[in-house]
Amino acid sequence: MMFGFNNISIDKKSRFSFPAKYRDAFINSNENQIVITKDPQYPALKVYLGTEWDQISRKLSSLQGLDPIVRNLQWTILGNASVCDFEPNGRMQVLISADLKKYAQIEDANRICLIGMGNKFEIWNQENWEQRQTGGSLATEILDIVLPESIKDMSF
Amino acid sequence: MMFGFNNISIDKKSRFSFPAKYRDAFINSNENQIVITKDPQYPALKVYLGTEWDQISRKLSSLQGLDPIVRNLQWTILGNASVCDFEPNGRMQVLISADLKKYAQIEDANRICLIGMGNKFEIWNQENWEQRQTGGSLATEILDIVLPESIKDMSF
DNA sequence: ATAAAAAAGTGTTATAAAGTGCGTTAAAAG
DNA sequence: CTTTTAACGCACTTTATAACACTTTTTTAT
Repeated sequence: MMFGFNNISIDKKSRFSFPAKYRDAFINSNENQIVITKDPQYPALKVYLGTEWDQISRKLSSLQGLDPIVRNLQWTILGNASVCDFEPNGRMQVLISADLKKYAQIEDANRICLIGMGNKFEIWNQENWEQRQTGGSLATEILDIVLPESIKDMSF
Repeated sequence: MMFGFNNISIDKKSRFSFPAKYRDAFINSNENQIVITKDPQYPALKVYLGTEWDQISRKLSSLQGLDPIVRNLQWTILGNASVCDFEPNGRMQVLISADLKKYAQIEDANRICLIGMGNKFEIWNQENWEQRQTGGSLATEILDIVLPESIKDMSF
């Protein structure tokens, strides 16, 4: 399990590297891929370990896509996922695409917030994260969507 | 599995090529055909791998065609399918017919959005995709259709 | 019906941009 | 002070795309 807040640098080529304290966790669960995608509710990114992503993506892509809400979640989560090869023993570096940077409002940032949430991470623009912490709400927040039964038992 | 958003070019002769990051997936499942057809709900195209298409098309064509919704899906998906030869080791180039380009509103575009959705791709006109992503609705959207039992467990 | 012309489709190459790998320096931790 | 980690810079590799050339098919005119 990976927890905690990290303010880390992102280089000119849009790469960041995971803090060394998570290395053992990655090695122990034999990860060789990292998947970054959009958060469906906030201007932030979700970062999944490859093994976790396999489960989530398999389940989500099998759902009935003719339902508009399901389809939207599929677009957001699956359709924006960026899969990166990953070496837990190496530099643990990962590239963020221009598109995802834009979504998380970190286009011009040289620092980002990487937050360990147990089985996944989130990436936030520093100002947005601070605003969240102090209870402010963000402009792009999506509220009150009615979820179909099929996804009520899923956690993203 | 193939995921993620790609803004790619489409040349004067209506060809596009798949991003190199998907090459391994194509090689691993031994693909030598790609099938492009209409999306039944939105002005977009579905792109299936040959092996996937075999299953979907077989199942869909075997359904009871007297149900008007099933009949419509058969017309749209089967009746517009365009099969292309495909070499995973080569340039991975594919031609889009004038008819399909028109349907997806990419007649004059020199860029398209290719979205990896796991076991398939979608092709969108850039403006339509952005509108979708920001929650806007499109004129041709089909809402609230009541699905017959036979297709409730299918995902297109 | 045949030949010429146009259009459509296929393939190759060159170049710029994007992505990757690795060594060095700087900073932090023990 | 030594060791580990993080950040930066540079060089190399891969990829994407536009331009061009060639082949095949379709259309048009004689």
